[in-house]
Amino acid sequence: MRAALELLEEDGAEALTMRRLADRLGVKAPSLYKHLAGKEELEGALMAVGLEQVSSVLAEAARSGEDPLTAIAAAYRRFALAHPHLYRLLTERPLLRERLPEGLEARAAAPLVRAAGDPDRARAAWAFAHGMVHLELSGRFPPDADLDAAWRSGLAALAGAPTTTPPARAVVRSWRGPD
Amino acid sequence: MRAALELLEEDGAEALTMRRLADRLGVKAPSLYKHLAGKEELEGALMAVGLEQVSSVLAEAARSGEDPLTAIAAAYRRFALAHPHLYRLLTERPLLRERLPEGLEARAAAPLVRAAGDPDRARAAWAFAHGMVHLELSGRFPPDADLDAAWRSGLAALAGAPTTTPPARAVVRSWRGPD
DNA sequence: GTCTATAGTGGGATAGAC
DNA sequence: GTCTATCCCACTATAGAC
Repeated sequence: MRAALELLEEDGAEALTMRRLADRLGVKAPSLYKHLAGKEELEGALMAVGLEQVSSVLAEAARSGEDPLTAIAAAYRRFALAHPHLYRLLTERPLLRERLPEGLEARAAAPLVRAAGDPDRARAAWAFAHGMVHLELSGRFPPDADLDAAWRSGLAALAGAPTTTPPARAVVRSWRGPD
Repeated sequence: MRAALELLEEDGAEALTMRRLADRLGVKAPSLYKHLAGKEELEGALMAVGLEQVSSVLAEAARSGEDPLTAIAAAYRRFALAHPHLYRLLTERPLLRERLPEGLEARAAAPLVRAAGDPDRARAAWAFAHGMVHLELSGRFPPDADLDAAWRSGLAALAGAPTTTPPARAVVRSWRGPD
């Protein structure tokens, strides 16, 4: 797992091949299948590792004392830019929920749900943050775009809108497979 | 190009291979290289086709009479869900701007820039919309999430926030490589 | 000159026999 | 753990038909 994570983070998704992983481990590729059912199992395990990292990063941001939504957004962006390939793995394909530790998805989402006040707004905020980092990572913004200003604009809008909802406590309790 | 687009839209990105494209054209794969420099050129051409479609869909939505931001958002989502593989091709990798017709990127972005009122808010709105459709396409929202409600929540926030900016006309004129 | 083909390189995931 | 093999991929070299 450590070797796989290094391969992914250092050289990107195309570099994460069974052959190269085997090379790094001083073993032939087919031998990996004695330990892993296949590449998908490997990727599922990496998703769990990555989501665990996101979870702890966001939880810490929420505890930071600043405005929670702003702090969470900054931490989210920082994580994505620091681990672009892992972030893509985590967001460009279906979550392999069967392979995820019980409750991890909910734990990762909890800080944002609490900060946003209701699940719909939490999803909107998540979508905004994901859209910003994903388009940035994908090189889709024009090179001269002021992304900090776009973040401020979106966060101001999301923070300013009125809440429509039940108290945060109830929302968190009913949260299921978090986003 | 028509065959390639069919392959992509019907069977997804993994199905778009030089071999299968050649098969569909009744030709051997190496022959394709007499017409195309390589797969990347093919993908670049498909991106141009897709962006042209997005552009016309958004322009029509902006002319629809409804609230422009809402109409554009609905059209954007409709396009992405109707053409998921093309949408991914268009957003998960850098825009191949060298291969794009002059001005296409700006034309595609114009309706949203006009509706949002300033480029930062336009980018925030684009990020929100992209995040929503991309997470939906990627199967990252929990199965029971109310995505319509999340869209409403995000759009209400973005529409309600105050503008910080110069008149829309000037903004459009200074728009460069649109998003 | 413009189309096609065959043959081959090097890289992938993975199955099976040892 | 290995080796061998199957089948996929992008791409190249080369040559022949029209």
